[in-house]
Amino acid sequence: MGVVTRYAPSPTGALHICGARTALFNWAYARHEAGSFVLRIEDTDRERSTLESEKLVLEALEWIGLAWDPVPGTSGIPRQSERGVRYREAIAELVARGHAYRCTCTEAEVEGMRERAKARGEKPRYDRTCRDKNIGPDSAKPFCIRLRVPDAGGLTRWNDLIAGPAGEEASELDDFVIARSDGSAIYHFAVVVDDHDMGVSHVIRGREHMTSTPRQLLIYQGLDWEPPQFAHVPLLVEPGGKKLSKRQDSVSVQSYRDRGFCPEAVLNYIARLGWSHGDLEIFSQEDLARLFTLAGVGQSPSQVHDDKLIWLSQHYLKTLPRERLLAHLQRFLDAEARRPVTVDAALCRLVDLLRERSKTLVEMAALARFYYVDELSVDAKAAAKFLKPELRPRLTELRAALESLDAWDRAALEPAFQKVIAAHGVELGALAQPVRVAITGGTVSPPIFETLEVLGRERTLRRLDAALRSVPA
RNA sequence: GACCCCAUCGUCUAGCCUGGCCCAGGACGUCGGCCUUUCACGCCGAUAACGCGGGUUCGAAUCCCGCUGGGGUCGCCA
Repeated sequence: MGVVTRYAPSPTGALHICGARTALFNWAYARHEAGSFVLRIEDTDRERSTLESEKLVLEALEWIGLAWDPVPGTSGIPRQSERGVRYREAIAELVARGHAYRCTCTEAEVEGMRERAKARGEKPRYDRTCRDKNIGPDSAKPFCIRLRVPDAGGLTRWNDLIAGPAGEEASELDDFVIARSDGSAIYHFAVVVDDHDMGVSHVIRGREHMTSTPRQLLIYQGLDWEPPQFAHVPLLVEPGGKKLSKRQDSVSVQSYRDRGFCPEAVLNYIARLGWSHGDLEIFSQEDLARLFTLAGVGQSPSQVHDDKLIWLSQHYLKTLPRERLLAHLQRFLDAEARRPVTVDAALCRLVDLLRERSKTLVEMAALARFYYVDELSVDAKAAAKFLKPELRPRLTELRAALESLDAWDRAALEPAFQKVIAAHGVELGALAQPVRVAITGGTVSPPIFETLEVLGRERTLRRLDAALRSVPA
């Protein structure tokens, strides 16, 4: 029996960075141990679970490159909503074994017990009223089912693969509900049955689940099942220090994608949140599969900041194979142009020039704008500063020189510029900058000769003419 | 409130288990410089942390205790 890890999202919204990171750790651990990584949809909350969310989550997982293995005997991804029968069966068994009992206390009554316990300065919990009443299945009053927490010999401690020795005394535990009055299973119970049935060997999840582990352990014990290994990953927190809110869309995988971060950068970023491997910073997916260990996961919560993500983004923009970069960039090109943009050889060249000048794909698409746009809109401030009347002669001379050039490459372009600046006794910048504004519409672009080359002679001349026309005489 | 957990530069972190190599290393950020036709890239340099107080020890970021601060969990939600 090899390693089996799982990621079990509840489809109630987009995949957030915390979920993505949990999924990544599960994925990486499984890959590292040559095991399998499976998915499960926890959609027992019918109110909040939607198919759209589910699609969103799976899409996000695919986008960051985490492929899951299909679960045998299912359509690939089991969903809790389809496993009700199995849960009931397991609940019945637990009752039959005497490890669970029926409870007819109403929610209001239980609420009262909790209030009273709290008033006494104790942990709010159920007072075990029905524990020994031996209520049968034919009870007239509606009943839920509670686990009978053993007084002694309860297995509530475990050696966490990340947190170390953990757990609490059984005496601290409540006789918690495992099945609602309608017979359906509570999340904690369903999870145990699912993990067992799916053969999950390692449960790697967020620290917020740590306190519920003893209860799950008790269920394993009651059912006489061997529990999996547990590994609880420290939380991801907001810059303030609070737990990251699930509702914060700014940290959804989708929003990172929309902001122009490539999946390689996002994956690398979340990998380094709570995990490290010596002094290394750059990790490809293959690196992670090869190097990931639970021992490399730290103990303290990590704040989510954009700084390093932006740096990683820049790094991947610089180093990604061209094909991949272009594939990521296409949608941003289309969005910026408001039409499908064809990436021809010149645009390819431009993209290469833009690689080390862009922090995100959004920025890259914007910087390339001058190339794929027909009607260039020139930035007013730039024009006011660089397209002044006194520059007319220089620009006019340059235009003429460019028009008569035999070739359109750097070797031909540079002498043409040199001639003009020599005639006027100015630095190259004094000519290059106005030209840049005229042909790109702004003050920022790749080096002037390359920019000219990319744009081509015809469009360059046309834009110079337009600029000349707009300069007051 | 009860139970549990965490604590190294502004941020991500190495080191902690197996005390000395750590007057604490890397990365991001920030600042300065070099390069330079704009913007960047690149290169060089600087900045900045062991929360506090007690122990133990020849010696503590590392072990122990306390404090402080922060967080998580306490549902017939997932």
